Amino acid sequence: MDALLLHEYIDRISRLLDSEVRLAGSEHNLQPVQLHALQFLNRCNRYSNTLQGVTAYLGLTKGTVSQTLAVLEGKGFIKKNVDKKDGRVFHLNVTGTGEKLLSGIVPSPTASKALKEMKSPEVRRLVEGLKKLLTEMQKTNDMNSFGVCKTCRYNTKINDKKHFCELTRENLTLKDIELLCLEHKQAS
Amino acid sequence: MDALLLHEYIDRISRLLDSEVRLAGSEHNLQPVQLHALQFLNRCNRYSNTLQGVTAYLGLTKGTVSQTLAVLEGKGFIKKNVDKKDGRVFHLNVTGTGEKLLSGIVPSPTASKALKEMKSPEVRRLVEGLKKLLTEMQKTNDMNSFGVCKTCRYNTKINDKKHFCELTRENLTLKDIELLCLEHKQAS
DNA sequence: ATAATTAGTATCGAATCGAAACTAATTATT
DNA sequence: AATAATTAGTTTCGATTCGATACTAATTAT
Repeated sequence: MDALLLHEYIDRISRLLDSEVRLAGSEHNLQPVQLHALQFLNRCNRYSNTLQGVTAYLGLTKGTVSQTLAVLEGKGFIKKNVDKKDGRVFHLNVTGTGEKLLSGIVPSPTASKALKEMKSPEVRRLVEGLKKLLTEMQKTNDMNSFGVCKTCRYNTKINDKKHFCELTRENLTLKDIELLCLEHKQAS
Repeated sequence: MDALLLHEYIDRISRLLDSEVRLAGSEHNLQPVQLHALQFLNRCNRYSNTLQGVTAYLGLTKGTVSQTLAVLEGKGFIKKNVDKKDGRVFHLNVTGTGEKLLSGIVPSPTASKALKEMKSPEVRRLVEGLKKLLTEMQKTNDMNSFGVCKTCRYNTKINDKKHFCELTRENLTLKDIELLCLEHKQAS
């Protein structure tokens, strides 16, 4: 019973969010899926801002995503930069224009306004609940969790300002550990 | 900041739900949109189970929805019944086959399983929080709220078993007031 | 040196979607 | 009662997404 209601509410809310995205995108002739890709690229780290990363995040095929990204590049919202070590991979960086576009879309103005009408402990519990739900759902669904490095088992703290990723063997800044990662594995 | 996280979590969760729907639908060659329409038709009342109702719910154009419904009808998941009073309107009723299909999809098995891992007051607060958020979002967005009659300002209680809709001037049963309605206006 | 992988692109066909024109039933106006 | 205006829903068309498959090119394994 709770599950049914929950499912219904999530569906309805995401439909509202989507209609907002659809509206915002229509000004630039952008489809919702293209904006979702852009949104992800603006939130992910340097190990994940590639075609493969977007593909895993959106759950589409790479051929499809390749076209999506071509549109975003053609309109100047992202820029492709070839990887220095591996000539096959391109890093997709959001341009200034892209960031500007996103700033009006995410977080959703409608949702932000709605949250202001709610009490702050209520909001905090809601966000915590959603986080827990997402984490649990990902466990069963064996999909990439795309969490932030901060909560990843590969991440070790060196000191207050410096972290280290055991997987990539690279140092991470305080900014880095707030970004979404394709390789994220929840610390247990 | 809270709004950003919230937006991100909702997006991720609904993407997971969607991938589940996509998988379940692929067995019957059904697209996610078609399943969402079916899902709505199984939850809405007799004033809302029409093309217009589905159109408002999904936020698409009526031409598009007409095609969507044609597919569902062609596969035997819904049945069209002409309205007794108005020869232009068709009521769309979910068939037994349709209900059977839905039972495996909604509520989402993944979400249900995840909820079982959470404490029950935590779940209750999450559902309450989502409900509040949805209600608040609908206020600003002047879209149809599609709530259940139980919470509608047009609904008046006659006795423990009988309610009455001031808009349609018809009696409502206890079952009726749990269904989604196109005309729903939140009681203040 | 060759084979196997891997990142990403190109092409094609199926399907969604929106726009606009359309049919038919109902309601409003004269 | 006749006509006009609305309204519910369908049809058709073109643009676009998406998945499948085959492909190129760079990297890694044998």
